[in-house]
Amino acid sequence: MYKGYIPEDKVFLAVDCIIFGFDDEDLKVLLIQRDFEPEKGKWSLMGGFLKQNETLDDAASRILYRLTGMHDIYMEQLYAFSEVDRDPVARTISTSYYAIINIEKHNEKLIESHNAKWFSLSKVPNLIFDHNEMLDKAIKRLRRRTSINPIGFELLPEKFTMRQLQKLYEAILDKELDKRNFINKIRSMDILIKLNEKDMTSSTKGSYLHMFDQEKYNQKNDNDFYLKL
Amino acid sequence: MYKGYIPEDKVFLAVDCIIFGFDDEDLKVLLIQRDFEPEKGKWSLMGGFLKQNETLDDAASRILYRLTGMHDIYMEQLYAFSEVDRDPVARTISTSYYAIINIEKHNEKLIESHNAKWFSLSKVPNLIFDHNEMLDKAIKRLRRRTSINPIGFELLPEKFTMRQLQKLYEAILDKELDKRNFINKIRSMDILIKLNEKDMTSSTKGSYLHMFDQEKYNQKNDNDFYLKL
DNA sequence: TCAAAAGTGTTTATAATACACCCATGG
DNA sequence: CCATGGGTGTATTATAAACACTTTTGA
Repeated sequence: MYKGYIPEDKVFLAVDCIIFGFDDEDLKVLLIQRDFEPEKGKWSLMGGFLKQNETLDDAASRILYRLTGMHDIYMEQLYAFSEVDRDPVARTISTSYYAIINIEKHNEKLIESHNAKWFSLSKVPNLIFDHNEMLDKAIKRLRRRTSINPIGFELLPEKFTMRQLQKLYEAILDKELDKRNFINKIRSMDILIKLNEKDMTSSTKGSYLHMFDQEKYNQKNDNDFYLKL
Repeated sequence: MYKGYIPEDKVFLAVDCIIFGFDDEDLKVLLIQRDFEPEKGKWSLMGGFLKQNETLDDAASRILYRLTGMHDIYMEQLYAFSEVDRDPVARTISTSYYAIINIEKHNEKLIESHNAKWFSLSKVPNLIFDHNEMLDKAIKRLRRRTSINPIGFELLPEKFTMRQLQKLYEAILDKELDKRNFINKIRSMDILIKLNEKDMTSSTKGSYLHMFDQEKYNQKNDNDFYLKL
């Protein structure tokens, strides 16, 4: 990591990624167990250093790809953390990004090779440095963002049931929602396609599958999606 | 500025400040005219480089103080801009902050000595680099923020009339508001003290002055202030 | 036949909007 | 006495919240 000589006035630039996924029950975050000092063995966000010819966005994409094998992940810059002693080894400013991915699509082997593991938000351990703070900020941002933009779909499989969608929102917002009110609100956004296909795994009756309608979504304004839930 | 030798792999860290003020009519932003190359003569946000032993917040405070002579200014980190060629001289990543100040309290002489000037938002010229983009982002953030937190008071004198407050919100949101509805909403927040004192400058009848009630504000949750205007 | 989840509408409460007249004073 | 901006309340509409029963089918 911080190999070789560290000049006195050097400030390192890092990017750390808060990666969210959803497994039909819980909102989860992908963490790696450090196999190097300092803080070896402790859990941490996936991160890396900025390269000379890339933007922060590029760096975040690269880091996300390295861990998940996925391209074109939804992500957003969160905040630049700059406490002078936040990293005990060297002055490092870390710009955090949060990303949300379909938990089924990531590359299991890559994750294993990085000693990474999914943690339910309620079971996140103490992380290195200020990474818990980063995670908290990401959760807050995700909550606000999903109230304004229907980005939650990024976390679901292509075809999903209303029940799954509701559980996702409940997990993000950490509160229970009324089934009927929820469906009415989602329907009023008018960006879902109801398929003639049922998911039979969750009940005997089966529940209709839906898809996100990207086209309809593109035709609307952001403001059309404000959902008070 | 970028004096001396610039090593190949050096990334400079800057902070740029979007400084908002309000003059009873328009929302304004404080810009400086560069007296150095590159882009000498062009308008720009006030900025500076991060020092070794300060946080980004520290740097923003320092820059704000240098230009306005004011301490304890309301400010918020906005976004880190990192396009590789955003600054033609050297690779520079700039973390932007926006600040809101009481336009009456700043130090005129300091501003003059920096070739700085207040611009109405509708009259902002082309700025250097990506500074227009920074400003746009700041305006959007300010709009959202003032809908959620009553930070707008930072822009007003200690004692202000309801009319001033309304004009401020109209300037921030760039739309006209109904006088009666506005006052009802503000009142429902219950964080103003109505004084037994009138401002006689604006009309023959005079209008009551109000103060922000910091104590009551502190006792409430952030959620209590969501105002759909 | 029953357990378990899916599906569906209406009523009530709250919040947002639209809207018009009188008041006080200095000139 | 009148022009100017200040101050006030109610009716209507839109949105959010609360709420319970029927349907389906595999075990």
